[in-house]
Amino acid sequence: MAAPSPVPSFGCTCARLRKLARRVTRLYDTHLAGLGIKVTQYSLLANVAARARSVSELAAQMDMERTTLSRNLAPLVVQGWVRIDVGADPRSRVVSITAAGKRKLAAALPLWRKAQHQTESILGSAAVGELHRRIERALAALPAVTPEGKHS
Amino acid sequence: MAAPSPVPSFGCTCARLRKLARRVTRLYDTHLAGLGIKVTQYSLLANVAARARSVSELAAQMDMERTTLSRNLAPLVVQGWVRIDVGADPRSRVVSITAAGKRKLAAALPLWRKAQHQTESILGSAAVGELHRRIERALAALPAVTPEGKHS
DNA sequence: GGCATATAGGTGTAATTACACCTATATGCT
DNA sequence: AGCATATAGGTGTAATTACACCTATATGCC
Repeated sequence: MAAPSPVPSFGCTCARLRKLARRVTRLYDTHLAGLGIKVTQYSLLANVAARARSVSELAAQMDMERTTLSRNLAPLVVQGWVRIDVGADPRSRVVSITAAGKRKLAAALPLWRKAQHQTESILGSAAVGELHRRIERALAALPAVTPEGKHS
Repeated sequence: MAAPSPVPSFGCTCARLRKLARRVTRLYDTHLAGLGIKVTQYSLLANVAARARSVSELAAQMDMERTTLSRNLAPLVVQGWVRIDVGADPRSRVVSITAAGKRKLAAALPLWRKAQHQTESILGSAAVGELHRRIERALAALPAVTPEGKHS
């Protein structure tokens, strides 16, 4: 009778994913460090740049808790890269990129590209493509962020 | 001449990885919530349970900044699940699991298993296996956490 | 119009992550 | 022994993440 697996979390999908996310984030942040912007902020800025949106729409797009997004927007607003204005519905807030934000995004683009290219050169383009496909498939199947409350 | 890609970060490996990590973490945390433990803590506890180790060894094992691990250990120590003692070298600290930590880990195991099984049932075992392989390959190739300083 | 409810968003609290910089102790060279 | 340096670890600060709970406004029903 084989002993039960002693340390089950080593087979944990979540732990593996988080481990890789930590490592990859450090790689991207190293490239962007000179500009004083992190990859998380770059990502958010790029999403805002694509189209001005309400906080909730943006949160759904990024698959982030609305309150998390709220917190993450704060430093971008402080830096003057993003504006938050009252929307047509006065309860809503529209998030949009500023001129300074566009400049920052343009400046960061080549550095992001270097990070992305380095990733692809280390892992191989085919492996990165396959990883992306696996991630997309998982995102399509897994339950997204709950809009409000867990289920009741 | 095709216009340049308007929103490059949508092809960002880092952003995709983080997005999936957020979603998967929420799924695992939902299962573990009743026990007052998060998947990150479960993971760390399982790693400590496997073998008592110094802070630096544990950080390398988990591919985490040493200071991050230090912070992450704090709530486990407060809960009494983990102890930190001075090592043979008085500069070092040995992290070990307590009896209460072992009990907590045992109690959390079936909940973790449910989360893992749900993940596999949603994505398919084959897809999860393939995802794990991709992640392992990426971890093997990408530069690990810098032990101290960036390069100089 | 007036109230119940639903919707949009923020705050309090806490954990996770990491860089810059600090202390303390060991180790090596002379 | 004495000092330079390397190693082990923590603190300050700040961003990322999310749950519980709060306010404010719109919407629907009477």
